[in-house]
Amino acid sequence: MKATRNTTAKTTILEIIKNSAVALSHTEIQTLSHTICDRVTIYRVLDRLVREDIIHKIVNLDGTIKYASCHHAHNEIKHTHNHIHFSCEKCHLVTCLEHVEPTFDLPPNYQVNEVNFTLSGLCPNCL
Amino acid sequence: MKATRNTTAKTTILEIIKNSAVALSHTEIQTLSHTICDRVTIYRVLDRLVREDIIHKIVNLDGTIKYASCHHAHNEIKHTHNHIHFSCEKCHLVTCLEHVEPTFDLPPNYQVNEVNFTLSGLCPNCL
DNA sequence: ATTATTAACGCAACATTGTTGCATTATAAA
DNA sequence: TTTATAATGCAACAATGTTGCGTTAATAAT
Ligand SMILES: [Mn+2]
Ligand SMILES: [Mn+2]
Ligand SMILES: [Zn+2]
Ligand SMILES: [Zn+2]
Repeated sequence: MKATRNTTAKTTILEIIKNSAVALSHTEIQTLSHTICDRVTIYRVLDRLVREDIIHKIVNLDGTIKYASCHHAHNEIKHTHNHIHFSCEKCHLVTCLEHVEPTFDLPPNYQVNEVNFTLSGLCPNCL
Repeated sequence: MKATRNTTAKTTILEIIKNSAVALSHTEIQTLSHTICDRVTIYRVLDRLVREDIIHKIVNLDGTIKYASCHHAHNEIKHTHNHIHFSCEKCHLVTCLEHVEPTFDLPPNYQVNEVNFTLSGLCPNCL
């Protein structure tokens, strides 16, 4: 069994992510947290939160990784993040489009465990 | 007007990418090229090839970036790479599924310039 | 074939991002 | 309160990507 602990680092970082309307990178979280803990701790807390399915990871088109909180029901057995993420080229904000779930026909004999859909362009605010 | 030159670095790197059945990272290309040129040159050649729409960039789920050649008609006006990429968790090969193009309904007022669809799991060889 | 232009390169130095080991701290259970 | 160990801080390291600048070489002009 797991025995994950509620530390101040974890709660503060989670609060920052939850209060943000957009997905945040490790560095952005570090800036927003005003050195509440070490840089390494942020990495480890983020890993933990992802493993616990409290937040999810988004890979941007430039390879940078962002984190956003999970806004869906947590009682689902199979918990997937198959929605689209939009990365604005002007304001650089990454947003979860949670209701946009793409459909596609995969060839046989592929087992999908994880997905990442990212679009980039101009968001409504910058268009 | 552009005046891009055909250097040995560019042709060798392009050959490596074209001869590969799977997408390759910068480091993989460096290894395969047997130090034909500097590490920095590979970065610059890859940028150039992407800008010229000869290869395309794939962002993997772990944030690593891979490159694959463009296998479609080059006379299209608007040249997009909206196919799915599959990243195998066991053999770590990244493959272009060029005929799998997802469909989705975006909310209004989004202008899409670039897309990246990546799945990870087990490929037919590893299943 | 020779010369001129400048894209492309090599090298060094640097920045950013993420990882690992280990001693110390603090959370939660006993 | 005591105890077990998850979590942290720190330092050191590795990987990846970027920038500046003097030099080289591809291409066009002569
Ligand atoms: Mn979720
Ligand atoms: Mn293409
Ligand atoms: Zn925007
Ligand atoms: Zn495989």
